[in-house]
Amino acid sequence: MLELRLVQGGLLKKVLDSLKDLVNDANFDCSATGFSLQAMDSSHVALVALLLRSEGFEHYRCDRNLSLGMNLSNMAKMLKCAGNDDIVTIKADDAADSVTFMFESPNQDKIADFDMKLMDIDSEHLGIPEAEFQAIVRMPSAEFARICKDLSTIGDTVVISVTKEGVKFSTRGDIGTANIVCRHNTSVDKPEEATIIEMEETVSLTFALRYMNSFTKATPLANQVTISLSSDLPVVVEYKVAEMGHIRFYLAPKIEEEEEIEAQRETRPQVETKPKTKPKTEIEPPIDDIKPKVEHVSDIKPKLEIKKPKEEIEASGESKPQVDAKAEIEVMDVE
Amino acid sequence: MLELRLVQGGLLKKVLDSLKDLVNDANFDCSATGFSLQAMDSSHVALVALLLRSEGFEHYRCDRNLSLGMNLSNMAKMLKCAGNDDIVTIKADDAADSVTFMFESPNQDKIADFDMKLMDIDSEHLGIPEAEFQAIVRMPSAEFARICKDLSTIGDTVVISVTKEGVKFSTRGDIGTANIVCRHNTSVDKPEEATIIEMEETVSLTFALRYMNSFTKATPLANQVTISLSSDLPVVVEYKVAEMGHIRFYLAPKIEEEEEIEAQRETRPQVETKPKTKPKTEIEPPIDDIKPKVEHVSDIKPKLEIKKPKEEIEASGESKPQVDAKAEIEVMDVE
DNA sequence: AGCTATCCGC
DNA sequence: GCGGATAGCT
Repeated sequence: MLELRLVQGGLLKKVLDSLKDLVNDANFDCSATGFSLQAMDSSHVALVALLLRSEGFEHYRCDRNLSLGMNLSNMAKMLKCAGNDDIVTIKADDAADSVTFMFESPNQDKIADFDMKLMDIDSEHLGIPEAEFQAIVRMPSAEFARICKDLSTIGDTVVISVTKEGVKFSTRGDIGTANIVCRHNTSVDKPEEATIIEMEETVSLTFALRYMNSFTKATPLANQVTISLSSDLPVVVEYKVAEMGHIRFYLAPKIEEEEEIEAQRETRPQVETKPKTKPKTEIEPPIDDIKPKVEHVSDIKPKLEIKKPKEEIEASGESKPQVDAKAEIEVMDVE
Repeated sequence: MLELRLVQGGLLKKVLDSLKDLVNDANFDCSATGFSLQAMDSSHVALVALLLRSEGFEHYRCDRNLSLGMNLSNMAKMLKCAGNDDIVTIKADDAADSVTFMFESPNQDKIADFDMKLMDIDSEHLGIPEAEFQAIVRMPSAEFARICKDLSTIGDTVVISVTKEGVKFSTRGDIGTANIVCRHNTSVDKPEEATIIEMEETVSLTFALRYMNSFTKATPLANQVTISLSSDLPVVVEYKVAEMGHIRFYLAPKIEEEEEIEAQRETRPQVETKPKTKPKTEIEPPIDDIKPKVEHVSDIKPKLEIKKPKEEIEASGESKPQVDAKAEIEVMDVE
């Protein structure tokens, strides 16, 4: 028996709006500690992780762990039927073949219940490796969204470079080039307008703007976004979900053009590059082709056997993405 | 060396949005007095003239006259990346093979620079003949835009008729006819809502709505639009660009349909119609076919030899389109 | 690429 | 309730 009651229905609507463009179907994993989801996007290039801790709910009851397979676009449709101020209750029994969404208007005049069939979804529940980041940028989420949108009118990829002074977003396309620099700035009146650069080491990584623009669908959730970068690791783009948890997007960097790959190999010959032949389970060759050398989330293919810890939901701190990621991966390549 | 600094970046965005649908590529001519552009639309039926006087810029430096060939749609894309309150700087060196747009956010936290390759464009820089107009209508630009849009759902052309009492916009199509009359009206509280008719002589001219609807893309630039009409001359549709200059669209009238011509001949047999045979240099027969008898801008074909004065940018008054047009044409028909 | 229809925010 | 923006269609 699962029963969660959330006072701010609008939050859940925004969460689903952030997810539904990236992921079609996914399992919501409910345990005593919270409500979470992890899924790769439909082309298996990006990964999204949602966490809503039980403490964030007005009422939270989860007798045993349940994995609710939902079509996110259908779930989003149902949640759209809730008013932004409605109290939302989610119910499922242990059979877990359907889920009920109940919406109560603030004055209790309207009570709606929506029932949705659940689906069996092959669990792609993946542990996410811990990592230290060379640089963490915190900036207004709307500004980041605007930059990604603007740059994608010029080019397909963005180079994100962090120095102590600021973060630079660059692109290049047929019509010209663009560079946008945002300076470290904590002096603004409102903390939500600050841009904060925490940097151990300068870092410069390239990403597909297409995915960045999907991630920024989460912008309505939070005033600020955190972008955590390390060479050869997926970037983590994180939005807080008010007092409850977060939504995190992971995207592997592209490696630079051929010449630069060669240069890298020369300076760091010990790097083990991924073989060009790819398993049939990989759906999206163009991106995988130019993936960096180390294992990271986008290397995890759905068919891999994963040891899935039952207590994967962490309840710990929110400040640094890397400390949150407690789940362990045990990847066995099927090839 | 060219360097212009404009405080209100939003203005330039609007200017480009007004131009880009009508003209693909054009030369921006920069001289000490200002920044201007003249171009025919891609089907050589309409003409657009932009003037931004140097006094309107926060900083204006132009060491020698430069003609910057730009793809307007690409330029518009880049300018869209500027915030409406950003300070925009445009730079080009004398080699003029590329141009840089720099955007600074009001608080200086974000600095972006966009570089765009320039193109070599055959100069179609055309002098525009002076003219006295029989009627000048000044009315709210949004109202004019609405009328053109509405009428184009009924018919393809609009007849604009001016009498002392007001201006009438009429169309006729398969589904019926429409007439919209706007009366002279200076009694409204707000001057931007006034409709002012200055008329020497009644005039009634027919235009293709397709072009009128392109012109009204400039509506966001100004609350009011000025429509200047004379028999057998192109209409001038003018929008002011706040404190800086203007954008003017020129469109030759169509002559009426065959039956109406016949009717006219009966009542006014002295009317001299243009011979049906046309010179080979005419590019766009459908419109030229039904052109009135006198020479006007849409008769100016790119191949004609045009005496192009170097000081084509006028710095004079804004109130009457005809007094601004100082450039001299010397048209030598190539036939 | 331009336009229309729908949805969302003000 | 209106205007703007976006997504999908032609």
